[in-house]
Order: sequence, then C-alpha cells, then structure tokens
Amino acid sequence: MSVQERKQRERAERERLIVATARELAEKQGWDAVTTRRLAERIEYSQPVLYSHFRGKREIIGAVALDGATEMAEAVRAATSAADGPRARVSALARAYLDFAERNPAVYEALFDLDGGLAFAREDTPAPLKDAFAALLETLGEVAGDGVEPGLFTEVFWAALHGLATLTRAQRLLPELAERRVELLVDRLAVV
Amino acid sequence: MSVQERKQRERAERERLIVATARELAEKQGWDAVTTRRLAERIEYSQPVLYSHFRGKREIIGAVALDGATEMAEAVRAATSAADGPRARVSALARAYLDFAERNPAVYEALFDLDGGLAFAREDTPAPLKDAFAALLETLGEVAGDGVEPGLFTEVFWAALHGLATLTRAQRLLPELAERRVELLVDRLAVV
DNA sequence: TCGATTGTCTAGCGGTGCTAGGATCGAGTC
DNA sequence: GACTCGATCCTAGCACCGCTAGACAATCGA
Repeated sequence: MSVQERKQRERAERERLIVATARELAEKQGWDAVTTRRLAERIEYSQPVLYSHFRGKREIIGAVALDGATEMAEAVRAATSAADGPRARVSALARAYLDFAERNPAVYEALFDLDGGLAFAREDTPAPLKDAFAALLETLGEVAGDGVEPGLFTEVFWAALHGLATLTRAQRLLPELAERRVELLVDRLAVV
Repeated sequence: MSVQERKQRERAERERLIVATARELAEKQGWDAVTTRRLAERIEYSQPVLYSHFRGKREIIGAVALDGATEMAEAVRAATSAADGPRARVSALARAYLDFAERNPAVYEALFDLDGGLAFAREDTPAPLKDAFAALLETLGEVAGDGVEPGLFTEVFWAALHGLATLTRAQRLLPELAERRVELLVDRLAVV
C-alpha cells in the first residue's frame, strides 16, 4: 500500500502546485493570462493533466478562491483580536478586509467577481466561505445595535466593504479619500 | 453634401444598432454570448464592420455602459424628485439604484464589472459617468451630516449600494433580508 | 513473463477576438 | 454616358482559447 500512498501524496502535491501557480500567475499578470496552456507549461505537465484534477478552468479559479477565503478569515481574526474595544475591532476589521483585497486583487477577484462555480448563502456553501463570513460576524455582531439582527448587520457592513474594495480596485474612487471613507463608514454604521 | 450627410446618418444609425443589439443580447443570454460573430450576424453585416465603428469588443461594452449610465442617472433623478423630504429622497434613491441594477444586470455589469476601457474619477471621465455620480450627489449631499464633505459621503453611500447590488446579483446575500438591508443602510448612513 | 490498468502525451475540435487583402459599388469628372 | 478612383464591405485566415479523443508508455497484479 505504500506505493499507492506515495502516489496519492504526489498527486495532492501536484494539485496544490496547480492552484498555487494559477494564483501566482493571476496576481502577476491578471486572470486573462491564466490559460490552461500557460498553466500546464508552468507546472511542467501537459494540458490534459489539469483536467484530471479539476473539471475545468472554473474549478481552478474556485480552488484559488477557497484558499483566499481561508486566508482572509485569518487576516480578519488576527486584526480584530489585536484590538481593544468594539470600536477599535470594527475599525481593524474594515482595514484588514480592504487591505487583503488590495494586496491580493486576483484572489479577491476569484472570490467575488469571477465565476468559480461556488455556492453562497446556501446549505451547500463550502466551509471556508462560511467561516470567512463567520469571522466578520464575530466582530460585527457586537456592534449591530439594538433590535438589529447580527446577520443582517453583517451583510450590510460586508456589502459596504465589498463596494469600497471593488470600486477602489477599479479606480472609481478618489484615492486621497480612502482613509476617511473607512472612518466615516465605521462611525456611521457601527453602534458602539 | 446631402449624400455625405445621408451616409453619415446611416452610419450613426448602424452604430446605435450595434450597441442596442449588444445590450439586448447581453441581457438575454449574458455577456459571454456576445461574440463579434454573433453580433455581426444579428445586425446583418460582416464581422469587420464592427471594427469600423469600435476599436474592439471592449469599446462596444463601454458604449453600452455609457448608455446605461445615462439611464441610471435619469432613473435616480426621477425617483428622488418624486419624493418629499431628505429621508424619503435618500430611500427612493437607494431603491431606484438597486432596482436599476436588478432590472439591467448586463448593463450594470458593463458599467462596473467588465472592462469597457472607461476612465473614472479623473479629468477625462466621460460626461455620462460624471453626470450619474452628480445625480447621486444631488440627493446624498444634503444628508452627509455636519463636517462631512458631500463628495466623500456620496462615495461611501454609493460603495455600499454597489456592494449590495453586486453581492445580491451573485446570490451571496439572503434574499429575504433585501428590504431590511436597504432600510438599515439608509437609517444609519444618512443624517436627516 | 504477460496481460490489464493507470497515467500521460500528442493532436485536434470548435470556438474566440481581430485583421489583411481583394471584390464591389457608387460618386465625381471628363 | 463612360470611366476613374476612393470608400465600403466581405471572404478568408491568423493566433489563441477551453477542452477532449485516442495513441502510447509505464507500472501493477497474477
């Protein structure tokens, strides 16, 4: 059985390589540059090998997105746990979220703009996505205000962050106002 | 000169036809279905004719986006002018915005998700885009609150709406909370 | 050692955005 | 009214895309 185990290990390793390479290529040259041919060349295998790991390009994007969701949840939790008081935590959350989106544009794109074939807000939502939302909920739930459901408040706050992230990336907002936008958002939305 | 004028008129008419057909096709079957071949077939001309009007597919998407911006500005102004008082106007604006995004998903996509080669938040921003932002500013400026610049407040409110619009379209939010999300957003952000 | 299974590759299909170059047509001139 | 010539449009084709069938080689179990 040892031989089979080794092969399985190698296969899993190659799958990680595919996802990591796709992500790297996307961050460096944009998702348009991530073609199955180029990806195959980078991992030094032929094109059809990709299809023995994933059903298609969509699924590869989805895999990058799931990795990203896990990382984003970690980043948010790390930032909020280092802050004192609800106000500081919300502020840290907002900055961590926007910072992640800005530092990993291709991953953020995979998560929200591209079709990675992922389910959301449903029963069959993948665990990393649920957990990323949970990470937001943990901090935002405590500043929802009286009579407002934590889930509802989190959706609205998250939508606002998402809007800022995407419009910023698309250069549709004035760069010099970035910091004040975050402050205004936190001040108005959060009840502390 | 009359012949030349007629030709110019016909050419402008054909250009409108291209944009209208692209939009219609995108709304019915999604932007993926809008290929230069299919578009050419629909307007009953050969493919290269498209390139005598636009530099490429990107520019066609951009043209659809500009049309959409004009319509959205109209929709927002119509909704706000029919409402009494600042609170009602902001609420009407939010609903009109989200309604437009939901009713014209392909146009909204062309405006904000796809690359239509348009400039934003800069000097060379096309007039319809500036005007659409101005339409938001007219109503939102009066509820920015003391010491908050209207432009800054409008950017934040707009980002929140944009986030709601895109996350809703991507089915990432709970549908049954839609109405309460808008109410919460307006209540918290606007100073009335 | 041999057959079967697994793994990988080459080659190719139908599609994409885009363009070069030739045919056609019609306006302006003699 | 015939002719020239420029504008207009189309056919054909390029390089690339995602994806897959089928040939081939390596490895496994008997």
